[in-house]
Amino acid sequence: MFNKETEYALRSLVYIQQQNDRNRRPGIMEIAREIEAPRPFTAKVLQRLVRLGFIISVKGIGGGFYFDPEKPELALKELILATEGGHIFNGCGFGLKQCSSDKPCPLHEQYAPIRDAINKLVSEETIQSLVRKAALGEKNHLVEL
Amino acid sequence: MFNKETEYALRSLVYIQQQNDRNRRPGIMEIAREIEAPRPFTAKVLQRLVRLGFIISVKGIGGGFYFDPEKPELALKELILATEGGHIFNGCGFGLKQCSSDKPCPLHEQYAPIRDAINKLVSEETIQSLVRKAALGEKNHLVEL
DNA sequence: TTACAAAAGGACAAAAAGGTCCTTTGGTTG
DNA sequence: CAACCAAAGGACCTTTTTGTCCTTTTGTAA
Repeated sequence: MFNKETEYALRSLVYIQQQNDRNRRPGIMEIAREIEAPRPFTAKVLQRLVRLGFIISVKGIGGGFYFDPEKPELALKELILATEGGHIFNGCGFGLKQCSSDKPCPLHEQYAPIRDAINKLVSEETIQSLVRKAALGEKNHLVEL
Repeated sequence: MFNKETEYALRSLVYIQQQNDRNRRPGIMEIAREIEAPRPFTAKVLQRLVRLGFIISVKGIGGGFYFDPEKPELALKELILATEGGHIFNGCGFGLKQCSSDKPCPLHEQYAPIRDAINKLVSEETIQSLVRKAALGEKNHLVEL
């Protein structure tokens, strides 16, 4: 569904938030290992997330990545828009010619509720809400990222 | 949502069926022009669709592509499975680690109905049903592929 | 039955995605 | 303030996707 960059970004951010909650600021090595992604590529992805202002990085001994606790929670939609644009949220999703409510493609009516559901999901869920859900599930040995 | 091959395949097949309904068998040049796709690449995509048995090709003068009228309608899901595999239909769609009802990822519950809706849509809709919808819409100058 | 139109096929090319490596920069801490 | 650790950054490589071009094959119809 998403490209690798978005996928690694999602997993990295969830892991960072989880560690922040334990008063830790994980570094690239640790993050890449835990989310099972290639280290150098993870570094590049994290770099972009810092430039986008989603997380803060600290260099030097004991450095690492963390969320600004002052900021509001990060909706999945914000992240996805930044890493792969809005193509998932607009258009008919079937690659047919430009499709809108004026000029619907043959699948427009049936696809609209699906697109709306995706939009609702990624707008309501945040990195932090995922962390809370994962924490709940962990107690029952059920949920894993 | 889909890769270019799937997209061109979808559009080509709809166009071919539309022309078949008018007792015509369009060739590569015509198809590529009408669906606004690069000719050589369209040729390659059509070649694959023939090998997959979705359509029949005729060489020589007056040649072109057509659906076997004896065959049942072609569900979008069959096409998509052939051109890009089942990754859209399985998995949690969020690129998180292996996710199933045993070991759900934090988004599993919310995403499941979306995945099911997509599955239902592409299982029920066929190339031919899209053609019928497009024909209906055309009368009202509304639908365009 | 042969000429030719049109698809098939294979080799190649460009662009984008995904990934690696090495050097530079800049905080942190002793 | 000096040393060092870890992130930043840039150059480069690989693979996949997308796209092109040219030759071969084959079916059709005059």
